Amino acid sequence: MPELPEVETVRRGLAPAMEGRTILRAEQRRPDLRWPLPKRFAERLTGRRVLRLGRRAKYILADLDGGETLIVHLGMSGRMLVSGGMLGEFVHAHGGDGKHDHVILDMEGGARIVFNDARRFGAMDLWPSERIGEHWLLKDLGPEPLSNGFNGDWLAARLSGRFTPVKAALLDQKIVSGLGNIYVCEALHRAGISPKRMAGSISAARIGRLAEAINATIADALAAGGSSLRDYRQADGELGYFQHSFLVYDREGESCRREGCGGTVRRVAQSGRSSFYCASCQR
DNA sequence: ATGTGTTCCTGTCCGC
DNA sequence: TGCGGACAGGAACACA
Repeated sequence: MPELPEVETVRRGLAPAMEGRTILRAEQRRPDLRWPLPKRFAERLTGRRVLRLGRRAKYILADLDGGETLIVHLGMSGRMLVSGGMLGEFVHAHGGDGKHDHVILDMEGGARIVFNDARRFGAMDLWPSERIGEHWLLKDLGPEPLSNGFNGDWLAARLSGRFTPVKAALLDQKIVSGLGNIYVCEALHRAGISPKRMAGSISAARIGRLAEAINATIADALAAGGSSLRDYRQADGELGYFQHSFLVYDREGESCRREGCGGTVRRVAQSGRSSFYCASCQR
């Protein structure tokens, strides 16, 4: 489900219920998500205070006292739902189905956090905070959009010599992290670059514009609280609204939204995933 | 090393 | 309504 803007929106929704609060009770309702959960998972969470809730790419990172960090990845269908809390401080937005509620955290202050994930492509792990960058899921991640390490020069260096469609390259989390199918499609349209163009064949100037388009797309999506497809909701039950701003994603057959273009949005399959683009203004 | 296809899992939607 | 197939916001993995 979630790409960087959605994960960051979830993080912001969870922060008031989790930061500075102790996990009073943790419940693990199945042994595994995508991978087995760590040994004694619930015991290691119980009684720990959340010092800080952070994010790296599509991972939520909860630094706990005692020196461990809880790593959470939402996969395609994962959600972190908040309910309860005193004095209406937190919205009652559970919306979970019980059946796919895999991990439950009862927080000091009365909030309940439910990790719900029907498809179970999500993951959780515990890892020493001091060496968080060495975790196997995090160690090879490239810079994120809007960070100092991400710019046209970096992107040009990483795309150089690549004989793969630029669409596939931008989905590669080692090149730039946090993007997924939606925002790659959106950024490529914004930059006027076809998803089918070979990564290594794009001029440095156009790659510079692509890096700017990626940053602008992510910044706009963050400001809108991410995108709500189907019934996806933020942690507090609110809907993001960036989906109303989609230029191409999920708009097959509709007209291109670029000023004066007049083209029609097409959908093509690339490495098993849908790419949406306008053949008139994306080259 | 790099590129591509498969796989994990469940739910929903669309056409017959 | 039921049924089959396509498809879904991810990404590790096996293999060429």
